[in-house]
Amino acid sequence: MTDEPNDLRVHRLQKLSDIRASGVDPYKSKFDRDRLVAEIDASYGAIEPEVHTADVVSIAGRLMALRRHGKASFAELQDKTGRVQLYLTADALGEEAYDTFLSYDIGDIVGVTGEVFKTKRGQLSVAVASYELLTKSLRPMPEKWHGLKDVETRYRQRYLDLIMNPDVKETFIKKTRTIAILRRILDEQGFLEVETPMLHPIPGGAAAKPFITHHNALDTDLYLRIAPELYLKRLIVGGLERVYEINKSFRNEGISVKHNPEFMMLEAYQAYADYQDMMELVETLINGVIEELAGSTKITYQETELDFTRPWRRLSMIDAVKEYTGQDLSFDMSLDDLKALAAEMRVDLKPNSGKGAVITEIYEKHVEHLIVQPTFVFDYPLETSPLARKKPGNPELTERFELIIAGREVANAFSELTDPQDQHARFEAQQANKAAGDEEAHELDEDYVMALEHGLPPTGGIGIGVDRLVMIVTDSASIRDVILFPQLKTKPSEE
RNA sequence: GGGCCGUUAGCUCAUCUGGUAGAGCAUCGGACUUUUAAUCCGAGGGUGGAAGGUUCGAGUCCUUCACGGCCCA
Repeated sequence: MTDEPNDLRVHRLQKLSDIRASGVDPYKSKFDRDRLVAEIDASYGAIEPEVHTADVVSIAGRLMALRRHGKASFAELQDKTGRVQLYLTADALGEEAYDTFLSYDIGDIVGVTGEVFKTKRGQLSVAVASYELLTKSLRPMPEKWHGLKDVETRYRQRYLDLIMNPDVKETFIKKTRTIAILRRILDEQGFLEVETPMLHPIPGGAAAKPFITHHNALDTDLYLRIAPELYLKRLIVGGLERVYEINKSFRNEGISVKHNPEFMMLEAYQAYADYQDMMELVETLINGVIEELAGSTKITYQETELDFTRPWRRLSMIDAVKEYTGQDLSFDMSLDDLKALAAEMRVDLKPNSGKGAVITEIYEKHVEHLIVQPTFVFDYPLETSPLARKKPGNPELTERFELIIAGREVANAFSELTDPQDQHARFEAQQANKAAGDEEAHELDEDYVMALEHGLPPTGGIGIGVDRLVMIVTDSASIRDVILFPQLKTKPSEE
C-alpha cells in the first residue's frame, strides 16, 4: 500500500476496497436518525459541563473533523442544521470498532448513536456507542479553516460551497423563504398561481433577445420565454381576474453581476386595478419579505442602509433626470435637441429613436444606477412601453413605473394596455424599429391581439426580479450568489 | 466587444530584480483517554492553467489561447 502513488483519492479508493473486502457495504441504503443537530443544541445546549443526560440520540451527517488522541478521540458531525462533536473511546466501542472509526476520512457520511453529554470544557457532545459508515467519500474536502474561497469552484461545485460555507446555505434558505412569502401574500389576496408555457412560438412580453430551440415533431422553431406576460394576460381575459406565476424566464444577453441568462421572475396581474394599485402591491410584497426575514423595514445592503418604510418615494422619469443630472428635459424639446443632448451626455441611441427612447436612454445611463433608496420611477414614455396603457391627458407617456433599489431595476409594472387596436398599432411601431435594426423590438403577436379583442378588463400588472430582490435581502453583491448554479462556460472535465 | 486583475500541492496562500518551488491545513507512519485551528516526532505530495517564443537557464520576461473575477460598452 505504501508503494501506491501517494494521491489522496487513490488512498481513499484503497480504503474503499478494504471496506468492501471486509464485507461492509460502504454505501448504505438508509439510517434511522431521530434527531437533528440543532434539536440537540436546543434541548441540551444549556446543561452544565460534565453532565450526562442519559438521552441516547441517533444522528447522521458528514464527518468534518477528526481529532485523534490515542484511546479517546473527537470528531465533528455536520448535518443540515449544524455541527456537533462526537466523543469516541476504545472503552465504549472496543478496540477494533474504535480503530475502524478513526480510519474514516473527513467527508465520509456516518450515522452514530450515543448519549448526549457535555465535556468538562463545556462542549456539547455525543458519546458514540455505535456507528455506521453510510457513504464513503473519495475526494478530500476543502481546508477546514480557510474553507473554500475560489469563486469558480464555489459556483461549479456548489455542493462544496454549501458544505463549507454556512452563509451560503443561509442565503439559499432565505431565497426559498422569500419565494414562499411572496406566494403566501399573493394567495392571501386571492391571486391564483398558474403555470404558462416556457416554449413560445413568438417571444413576447419584454424587450430582449430570446434563446431559440427547435421542436422536431412539429418541425418548428420555438423560443424560451423572455416573459410570461402575454399568457398571463390571456388568463385575465379568461376571467381568472387575479393570477401570478413565479418561475424562470430566459434572455439571451450578456452575463453580469445583475444578469444571469435564466432568472426567476414573479409576474402578477390583477383585473380592475391600475398601476397605482400595483405600487401598493409591490410595497406589500417586498415589505412582507423584508420584515419577515430581517425583522425590520430597514436593512443594510453593501454597507448602505435601505429604508423600506412605506410609502416609498415616487419620482417621474423627467424629474429623476433633472434631480440626478441637472438636465432639464421635456417632451417639448425637439427630437434633434434631445438627440444632441444625448450625444453630449455620451448616450448611445438605438436606430429609429424618438423622443421617448432618447429620454429613456438618458435616464438608464445616467440616473438609474444612482437611485439607492426604494423609489418608484413613473411616467415612462409610450415609445419604450409597448404593452402599457397611455397616460390620460398625455399621449407621450404611459401609466408605468419601475421600482429601483440600490441602483437596480427590481420591479416593472403598468396599467395594462387593453385596447386591441392601440396594441396592434404599438406592435407595428415595434416592427418598424425592428426593421430599422433594433434587435430587442417587441414581436408582433396577432394571437395576443385577438385575445384582447375578446376583451381584457382594466388590469394592473407587475413583474418582480426575484433574484435581484433576494440579492438585496441577503446582502449579496452578485446575482451569482443567489443562483445555486449560475451560468458559466463549460470547462473540459479533469478526468 | 474593450480595459484591468487572477490561475503555483486536495484547500488557503508565499516564492524581491530570471538561477531548476515553499508554508499552514489536509494526507500517510508514530506518541497521546476530555480535545476543539489539539499538540509533538517523522514522511510523501507539484507537467507552476495551456501552447509557443526570448534566454546558457523561465513560475518569474514576451505572444497567443482557455477559464474566472471586477469595471466599462
